[in-house]
Amino acid sequence: MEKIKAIYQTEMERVFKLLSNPTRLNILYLLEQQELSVNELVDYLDLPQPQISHNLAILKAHQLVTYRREGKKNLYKLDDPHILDVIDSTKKHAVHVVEGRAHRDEA
Amino acid sequence: MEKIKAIYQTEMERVFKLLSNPTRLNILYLLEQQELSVNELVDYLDLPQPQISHNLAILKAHQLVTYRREGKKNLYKLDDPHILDVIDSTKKHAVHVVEGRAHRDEA
DNA sequence: AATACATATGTTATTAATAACATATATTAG
DNA sequence: CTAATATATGTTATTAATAACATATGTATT
Repeated sequence: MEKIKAIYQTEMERVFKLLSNPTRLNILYLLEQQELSVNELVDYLDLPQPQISHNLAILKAHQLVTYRREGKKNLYKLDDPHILDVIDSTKKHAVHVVEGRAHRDEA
Repeated sequence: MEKIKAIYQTEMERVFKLLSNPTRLNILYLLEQQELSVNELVDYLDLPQPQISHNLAILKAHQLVTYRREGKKNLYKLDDPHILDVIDSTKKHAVHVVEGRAHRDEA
């Protein structure tokens, strides 16, 4: 019986912390579908631009997204393939729990 | 382009929040391997018993663990199969990032 | 029923995360 | 070189999470 190696655990915690924020989670979820500029994210998520930029900076600092400049725009995309799995597995779990709860809660 | 449905998003956030704590992450990681009593978790994780119990209560409240009583002991186990995937995918990501960084950081 | 063991709960101080806002920088177009 | 657009950074107030500790409950055994 072993607990998680400290070095991996720290990284896992970090990722989970990043994902436990609705703004960042939605950013990653949208970028999972396609590359987007800051303004496009602002439009889709209907949040103040500084909040989007701030969270993109956090995601970038932890190597979850990268960007390239195109004209005036910064186009962001995901930087790590594994994160897709994490988000998708969790979405499955969420669907499962929510559907299960819906049943349980009926009548 | 759609953001995550609010009902699922809330559940996802909740799970990520639960997992972003080292104590809870390690509890789940150990329970992934076998059913354990509170005291066994205390021994493995070398943390004060109330802290373990407190976090088990949080995990139980969110349907991530259940327990059965056996004699004097409460034996806890995982309550949700999807969580395994989430933890494992994230561990893979963590290994990837940590190994990658190790290379990058050399020389 | 009393004791001991196993676990749970409640309280508080400390620390960290968040959103909101103002402002700054950088690039492009005129 | 100036204005406009796109994005980034800094500051602060508010709120939430955490760990640490004391204490309570609950069951088993005698």
